[in-house]
Amino acid sequence: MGKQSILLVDDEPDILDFIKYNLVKEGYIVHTATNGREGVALAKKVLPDLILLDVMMPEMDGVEACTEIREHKSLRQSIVAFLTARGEDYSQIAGFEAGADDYILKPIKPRVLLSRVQALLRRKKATGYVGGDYDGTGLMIDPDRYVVLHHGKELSLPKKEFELLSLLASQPGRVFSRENILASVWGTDVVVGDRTIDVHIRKLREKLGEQYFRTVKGVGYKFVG
Amino acid sequence: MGKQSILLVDDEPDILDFIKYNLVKEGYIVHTATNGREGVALAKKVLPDLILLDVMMPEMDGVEACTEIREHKSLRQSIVAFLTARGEDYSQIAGFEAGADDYILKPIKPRVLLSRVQALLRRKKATGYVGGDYDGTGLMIDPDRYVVLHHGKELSLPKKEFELLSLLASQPGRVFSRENILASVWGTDVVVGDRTIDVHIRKLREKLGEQYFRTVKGVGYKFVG
DNA sequence: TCTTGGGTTAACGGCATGTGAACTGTGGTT
DNA sequence: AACCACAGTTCACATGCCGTTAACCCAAGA
Repeated sequence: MGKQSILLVDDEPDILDFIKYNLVKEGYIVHTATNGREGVALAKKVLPDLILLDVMMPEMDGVEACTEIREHKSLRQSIVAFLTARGEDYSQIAGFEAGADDYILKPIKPRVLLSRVQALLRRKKATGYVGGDYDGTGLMIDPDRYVVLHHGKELSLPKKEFELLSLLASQPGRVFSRENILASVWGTDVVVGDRTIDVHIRKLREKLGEQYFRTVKGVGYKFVG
Repeated sequence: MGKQSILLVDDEPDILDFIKYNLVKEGYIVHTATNGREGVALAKKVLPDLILLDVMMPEMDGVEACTEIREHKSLRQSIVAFLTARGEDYSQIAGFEAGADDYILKPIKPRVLLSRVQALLRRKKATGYVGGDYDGTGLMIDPDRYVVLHHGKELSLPKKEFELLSLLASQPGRVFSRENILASVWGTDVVVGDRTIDVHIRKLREKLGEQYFRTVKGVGYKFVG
């Protein structure tokens, strides 16, 4: 699979930069927001693998944000962890009630942060993106080797195609909007033309077969298992 | 939280084994039964987090089983999902009013199964309670996949029809004025002719049946549940 | 009977998507 | 440096679905 994406939400620019620096250095794609509302909005766009939420924030705090995130169907696959200062015990409880998967204590130590993040994402990888497992579709996606097994034949796809396929196939049946796809595969900042996604979809259809990819007009694309 | 438990009820041993294998591999505790009666009995014992019920079974079918389960206070917390074959005769599933939370179409694809199971359990974990997408009419609307399950059959509707249906069905019984509908589905700025809504309603009536949509003359339309 | 509101059908046309080819940049090879 | 292969994007044009409209019908009430 491609890099995994993390959404980092904290109102203090210093902390934001510090954490982002450490995560980027490890090869994660990091999106940032400075308050809960912004964070939730961005999350809906990029569908990150992991969301790190500061608890204390202006506008909308972490717990509220988490609640909203958990109510959003498309974000059910995302893992949520709180960043919480030592001694804010109540926040842990409220946090878990809101549906968080973990919490990480401030002050942040890079080593600790990374190992926790890795652990959380490993857990997701096990069930989330792709199991390297035959699933009856004749398709096997091997994120480690960047290779797709199609009815026993090994296909190596270019990066973008592979990532697009991985995204769609991560939740068969679910429709991904063009916006979602752009944000996940291309990134929020990159701007590409309207037809780019289509062309990549077409290449995948050529290589794997029409039957896997369904167009939902006006909405997006979905992978059918 | 410890491992989550799943009760799997299906009369075909092959399918049972196949699904069990995939769930166990992901770390779930899986109990199995081969007919509805057995399933209900076992459910009362183990109080599983999630119950997967095949619809077609000897002795006691999935719908009956689901009804019994829903009547049992100790099983209120359990999520129930049907396993239903694509295109299964509608009369068999007419009893969908039994209170299921979700449905999963056969043939089962491991990855689809897992992501759905994961989503359902995550939702349970987050809220402790799952309010089904189910509204007691034989209709289930799935905005994630942009499909409607109508008595066991998957229907994919065009965008406008889907949104109109979603709106009306969101509050069964409530009358939506034409003005309401226009504002919600088309947007406040867009101006369309008088007959446009009617035409869409008609298409929905064609596809789903007259009985769901009632005209309230001079006022608007409502969805009847 | 006239009016008002909704139902029905077919046909039109726009727009989202499909498609083939050209263009650009990059990395590797000789 | 010249060349090549390939990924990624864009462009121009084709296509077909979907949304809308228009014209007409029917029913109910004034």
